[in-house]
Amino acid sequence: MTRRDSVRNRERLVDAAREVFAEHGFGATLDDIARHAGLGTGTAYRNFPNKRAIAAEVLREATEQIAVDAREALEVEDPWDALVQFFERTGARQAADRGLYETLTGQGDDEVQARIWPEIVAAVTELFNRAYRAGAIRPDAAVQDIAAIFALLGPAFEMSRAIDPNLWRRYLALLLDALRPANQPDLPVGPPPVESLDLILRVGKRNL
Amino acid sequence: MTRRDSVRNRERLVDAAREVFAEHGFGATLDDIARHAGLGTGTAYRNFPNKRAIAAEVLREATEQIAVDAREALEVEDPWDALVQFFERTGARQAADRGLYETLTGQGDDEVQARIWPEIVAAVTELFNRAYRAGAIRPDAAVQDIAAIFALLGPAFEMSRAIDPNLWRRYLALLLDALRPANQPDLPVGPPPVESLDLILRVGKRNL
DNA sequence: TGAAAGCGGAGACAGGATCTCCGTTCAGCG
DNA sequence: CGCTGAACGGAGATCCTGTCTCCGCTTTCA
Repeated sequence: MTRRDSVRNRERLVDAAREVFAEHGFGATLDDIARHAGLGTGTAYRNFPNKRAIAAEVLREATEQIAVDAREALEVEDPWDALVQFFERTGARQAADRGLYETLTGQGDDEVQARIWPEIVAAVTELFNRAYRAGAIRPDAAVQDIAAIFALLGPAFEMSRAIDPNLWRRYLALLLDALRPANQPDLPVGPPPVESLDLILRVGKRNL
Repeated sequence: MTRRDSVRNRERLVDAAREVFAEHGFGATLDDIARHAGLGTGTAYRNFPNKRAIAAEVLREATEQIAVDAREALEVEDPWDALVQFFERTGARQAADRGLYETLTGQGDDEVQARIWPEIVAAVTELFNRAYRAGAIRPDAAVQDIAAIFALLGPAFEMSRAIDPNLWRRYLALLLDALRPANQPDLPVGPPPVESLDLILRVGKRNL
């Protein structure tokens, strides 16, 4: 039989991990998390074999929410609105959760990212294609640009954390404006090849 | 009298540092640089007291070029073209030089950044104001957005290094399109306060 | 040609993070 | 209650990584 305090402590640990990872990203140490939970390091390591394990636990639900966002967006009838809704929701999550942002951009746990990736890519492709066919997107844009836009938003999320929680919406709006059909000249360089999708989302990964 | 091999080695070291910092950023170790120069670590430390010193040497000229870009842009008569030219030139430098990019975004040597900053800010402000007064920029934009755009371009530079050296131009073009006056609705959030300029350029700085 | 300057790179040192160990505490059964 | 083993806490062992030093060996050049 498991002691009541033990299960309670496990929960506290997970809660603390959620908060600490959201605020500081994966740079945070397990000691930080234990401290934040009001517990000792030993307790943390009795409940989880290592840092990755607790991170995986916290991230599973967060990444799954992204997939949910994508599915829900697919139900919006107007193709452009659907795309915007996806950006909006997913952006909000990443702005609020640095750990999530790091995972999605490949700076976090590769395994978690690998598991959730295919589903998100499929949904986003669908989202993009619908809007593109409807003429809601400039003709010289490509799906890869959606991934790229998320990469570009990274710094905007950081700014949001430092300056104003809503600031990222300003730059999302700017980028979305740019995605719309326009009388601007064609983009000067073609989109990155589709195969480079994972590279795009891995930007910033230390790659000595 | 200094031995001939000694001065030659110093040059090799500086050249190696330039290349290594450009490619790997400041994460590179002095050992990496010495190796790349075909020399031993000891030699590196006999010529420079520490890593910062050699980095400062390499960066002085690079950062000064940015200021030159800004001054030259001010000489272009069309206000919008002037702004574009500055983005284009400075972007090219940062895309090619990761160390430079890190310095400008506050992830590198603070001192170098601090020295060059005021001049760049002044020139860019002038550049922006001219274009704004000429109506070449959407009315809800602000100078701070220029700094923000450079921050957003960071991931684009990384992509360029990983995928195609020209790729960043695509996203610069996208962002510049968005800056132009348009019939789009107003941006949903105001610009960050002017005082937060340094925060914007410090995005990504580890701030535990 | 020999002495002084320079070289090289193993390893001392420092900082920081992960994880372990064991004396102490306390939940919960009898 | 009182006992007992599961759970706790946190100091510190361990590992990793990067900076910098030290000193036996090599090279330059008067």
